[in-house]
Amino acid sequence: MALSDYFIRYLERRDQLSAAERARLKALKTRQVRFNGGDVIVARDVIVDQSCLMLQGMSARVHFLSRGKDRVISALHVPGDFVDLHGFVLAGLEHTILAMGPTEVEFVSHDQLLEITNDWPHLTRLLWMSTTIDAAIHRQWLVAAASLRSSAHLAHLLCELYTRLSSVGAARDYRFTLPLLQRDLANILGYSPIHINRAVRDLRERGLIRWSGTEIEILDWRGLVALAQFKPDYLDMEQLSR
Amino acid sequence: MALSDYFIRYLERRDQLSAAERARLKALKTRQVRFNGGDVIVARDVIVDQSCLMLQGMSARVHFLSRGKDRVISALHVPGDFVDLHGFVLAGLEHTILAMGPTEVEFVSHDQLLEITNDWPHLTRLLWMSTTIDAAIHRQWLVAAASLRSSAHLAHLLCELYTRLSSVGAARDYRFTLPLLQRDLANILGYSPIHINRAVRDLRERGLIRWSGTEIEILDWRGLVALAQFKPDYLDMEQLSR
DNA sequence: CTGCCGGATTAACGAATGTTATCACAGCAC
DNA sequence: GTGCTGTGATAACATTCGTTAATCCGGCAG
Repeated sequence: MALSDYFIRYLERRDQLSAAERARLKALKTRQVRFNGGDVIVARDVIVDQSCLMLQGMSARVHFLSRGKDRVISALHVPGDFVDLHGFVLAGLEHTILAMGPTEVEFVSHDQLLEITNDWPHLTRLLWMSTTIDAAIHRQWLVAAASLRSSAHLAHLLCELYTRLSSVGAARDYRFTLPLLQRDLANILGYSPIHINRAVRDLRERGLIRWSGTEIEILDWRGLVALAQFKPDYLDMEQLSR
Repeated sequence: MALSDYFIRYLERRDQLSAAERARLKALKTRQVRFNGGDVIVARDVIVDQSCLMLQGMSARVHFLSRGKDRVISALHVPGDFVDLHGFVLAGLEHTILAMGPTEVEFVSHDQLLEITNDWPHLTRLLWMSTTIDAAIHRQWLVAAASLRSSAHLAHLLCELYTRLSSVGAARDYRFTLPLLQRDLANILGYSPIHINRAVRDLRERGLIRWSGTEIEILDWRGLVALAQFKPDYLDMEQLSR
């Protein structure tokens, strides 16, 4: 898979691209970089001059808290996501982007994004759209956090991740790799690691999942969806013109 | 205060506008509408052809849950906010927008936004930026939900709202109007209404706030900020060129 | 004025979650 | 192999939060 093909597919699932637009995206000059788990992909509070697209693996937006070594993860990114595109219009990030497990990303300079936003209004609206889908995911996480108990909350995250991963071909047959520790899940869902362990056990005992190490198999998709009250419409997979 | 002046000020706090850009924004044809508390300003799942700017009052993004009358609020909006601008690029909303108390908004047609995005790239980036600030607020709510206990969590919301309200001149002297019931706060923070009441009592007993009806006075701003670990940088008030 | 209604407040109790501690187990350095 | 380290699993107990119920108060219809 070369260049930003993943991202082009991401856009084409949601709107039509003209041949010229597709060619313009493919003409982007990018710099591909590999990272290991725990590496900083983009540091916070630095004025950035590039944004990164996920090619392989998983990354997270991490907020470090003042005291102690506590941290909170506000977003996870999978292949095809334009992880810090919002840094282009905000001119900086208020969080750090960390590699979760081995990852590959490609960086696009803001100079080139500036050109696209100057000359390609429809493409610009699609780039903009991709950041608003991220925001819709943030909102759904807020809804899940406010309305679900631990097991259901964890189930919701698994449903979302499987949906996102399988839509880019990074998962199938209800199996996927989740390169996260239970401590990371605690930082995402806002529970203690011990309580995450209880939630995992609960999902296992309900016969909904099999989970060993970083490999997860969903044994009962409908049951998991029902428990999580998962409705994937917020991921906005519809084809619409914008 | 006429038209989108609030929003122009919102943008000008973050970047410079040319005279032509300012004129273009002022030339927008809008439709001003008043709502009463509880009114639906924008319904979910409808293909919308306009977006709304807050002029007065407060509105909320509300997610209705399937069973029961439960609902979750994922965002609050104050004067100057372009509440559902993301509906322009998403071609629809996955939530409802409700008036919290008496409000006044003005609607801008998507036709006009389409013209701006076709002809005014810098303005387009600023409109885009305003939606990414909303997303940054979502993230901060996620961080607060994951890391703060009830009183501190409520304190964080109060700090954010006072900061946002005072920055548009809708609050001063550490006093502001919060047109929300304790039940609404429960829907925002993800607690039961009774527990919200406990949190309010706790903040009162600590001498941090005075709160009667919809009127709030912050007695100890620094104490409230410390309890909430509030750092307003995510509201992105810096002047930068984009 | 009287009565009704919804929201705020409080108490008592139960459920969910955090904390501390311990153990098992796998990976890895030596 | 041996020991060290980090993660997962589990238990016991403490704290936070939800639920139910009761009371108080203000607004408002009559």
